[in-house]
Amino acid sequence: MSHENSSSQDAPPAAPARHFIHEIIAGHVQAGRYGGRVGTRFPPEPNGYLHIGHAKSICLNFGLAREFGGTCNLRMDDTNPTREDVEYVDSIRHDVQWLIEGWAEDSLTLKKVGDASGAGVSGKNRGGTPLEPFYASDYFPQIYEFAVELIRKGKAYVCDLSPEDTERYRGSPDRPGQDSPFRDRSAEESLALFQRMRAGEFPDSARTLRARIDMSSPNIWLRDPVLYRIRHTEHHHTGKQWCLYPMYDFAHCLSDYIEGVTHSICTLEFEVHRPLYDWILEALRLPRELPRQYEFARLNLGYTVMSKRKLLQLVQDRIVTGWDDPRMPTISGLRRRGYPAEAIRHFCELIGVTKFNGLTDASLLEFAVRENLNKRANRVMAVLRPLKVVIENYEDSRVEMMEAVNNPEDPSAGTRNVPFSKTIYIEQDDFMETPAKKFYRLFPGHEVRLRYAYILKCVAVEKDATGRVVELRCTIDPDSKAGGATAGRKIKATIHWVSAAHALASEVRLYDRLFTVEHPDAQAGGDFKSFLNPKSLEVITDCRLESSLKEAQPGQRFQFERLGYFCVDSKESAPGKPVFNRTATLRDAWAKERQKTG
RNA sequence: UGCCCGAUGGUGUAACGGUAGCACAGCAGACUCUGAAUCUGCUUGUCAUGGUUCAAAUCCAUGUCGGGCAGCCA
Repeated sequence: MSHENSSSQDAPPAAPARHFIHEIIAGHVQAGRYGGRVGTRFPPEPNGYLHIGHAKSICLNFGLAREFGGTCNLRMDDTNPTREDVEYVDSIRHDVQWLIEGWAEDSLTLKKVGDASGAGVSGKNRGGTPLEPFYASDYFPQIYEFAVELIRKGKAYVCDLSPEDTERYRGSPDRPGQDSPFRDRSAEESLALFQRMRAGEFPDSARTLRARIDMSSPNIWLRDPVLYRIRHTEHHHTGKQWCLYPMYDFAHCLSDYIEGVTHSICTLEFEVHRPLYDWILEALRLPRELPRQYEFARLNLGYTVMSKRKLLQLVQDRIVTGWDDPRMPTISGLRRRGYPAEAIRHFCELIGVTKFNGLTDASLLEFAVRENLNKRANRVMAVLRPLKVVIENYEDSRVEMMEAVNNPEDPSAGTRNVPFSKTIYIEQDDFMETPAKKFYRLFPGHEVRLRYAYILKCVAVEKDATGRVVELRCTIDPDSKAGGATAGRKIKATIHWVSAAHALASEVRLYDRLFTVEHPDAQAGGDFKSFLNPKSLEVITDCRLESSLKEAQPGQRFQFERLGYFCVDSKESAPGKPVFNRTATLRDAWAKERQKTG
């Protein structure tokens, strides 16, 4: 964001994390495996938006490529046309680009539009040629030829079993499967049938191509897994060219090989697929050194859900406003919420990479964003829930400009002038008619400091018919502003304020965690949606903001002093009428104190 | 009752046979024109039982607990 300080640019570069995959790769590089080259890939299926769990994988794959001077291919893993869409490929491209911008762009490898060879163009060599992500579907012709090769070698056969029978013959984890009656089909016959499958002669699911491995293997994925299935469905990238689509297991290892990937990093649930990954590549007797698969634990974050299925449900059921709702753990949601890419990357660094399936504390993400924004976000005064204050000993028409520091963490951010006048707004929370224990803000007869202005004393309280406090009558110590005779007086509390006449009325959205329980998908017998937090969004429409905020641009981030970090909503703000999203609250010792004392 | 993987404070992670450390969270204090930030201090841990070894979080065995695998999904 160009409006923010540059101080974040000189933050010390985080040392690359050491973890088991890092060690494996470092070992390979040292031993000269793959000619010392490192090639990774990030292979999302374009059937949903990317989330913070994908960010972990992106940071891992791009981080490794970056550190070892290698490449990381962005590849659409699009082998199932029935659930994929270009809307998703566009969002994925954008999110990946945004996340790695200024960090690992040089490692990002794309390809020339229309090129299906698997050859990439990495960031360093990017010219004017239009580029696009890799697509597994670009390799359908090659993958088809590999399948033919497997049939010729007697390692695959066409099977006529129905989906139901295929399942039946597969057996179960503790019971071996049975050979398909078509298992002994000759290579010639399988070849002919496979060609007819491709020609569209058979309806969906009528036949499959299967690997001939071992129906009694303890590993279910080795029980003659399906390699190809018939789907008379148009594909978002290849159109109507195919009615035959490869399965993940067949397409993935081959795509890796075609692209020259060396280290194929995926999540734990694919661990049992690794023998199949290796089997396919080895069965083909390929000339080049083979890629290998390594698995790590996916991210689980407290108070949210991470599966694309569940996130999609939240979108479809209108529980959130879309994939980019600021409450969503999606990259686009976090971005709209105000999370800088750098903060997300730092979070991914903090959580580490292991094979342990844990649940990461939501407070770690909050820590990452606070730490980042504390250094880069300009301070500003904003009153979310206004309480009118009239200063009795201040002239009616007088307006003073008070000099305020933009960012105490960054002197280069400079200062600004904030107008002060007789009638101001303060935060309702900063006043208590009868002060609670340890409350040292404003109450009748008591003094607080107005940030960058005078010491203020409450002399009277005005209420409406219902007894609600609607206005405070106060006086100031006229010598107490900066440089004044009594400026040095020690006052326990400093509160923020906004001049009523100059204030910008604005809408602010307060976001809280989406769920009320830390692990919504692990609740016994519970539908995760029954644990939604009804207070995950609070819209406040009559906030009074410092006038300088009138020019705030979409995406710009601020610290509202004493309240938290806020970001101008990029969708619903209008020129001169910014809408703010709360990214995170500030730590709040008083809130804790209040909770303790009840 | 099959196969694969895992287990270190509340949470996440380090220690690669030789002093269990870091971060977050929590607690207490200092400082403060943000009850923020910053600084200081503190609490809390090797799943269990055996074995190998001068020495085990680390190696071995058994058990316990947790996760994954039976899509023509990825």
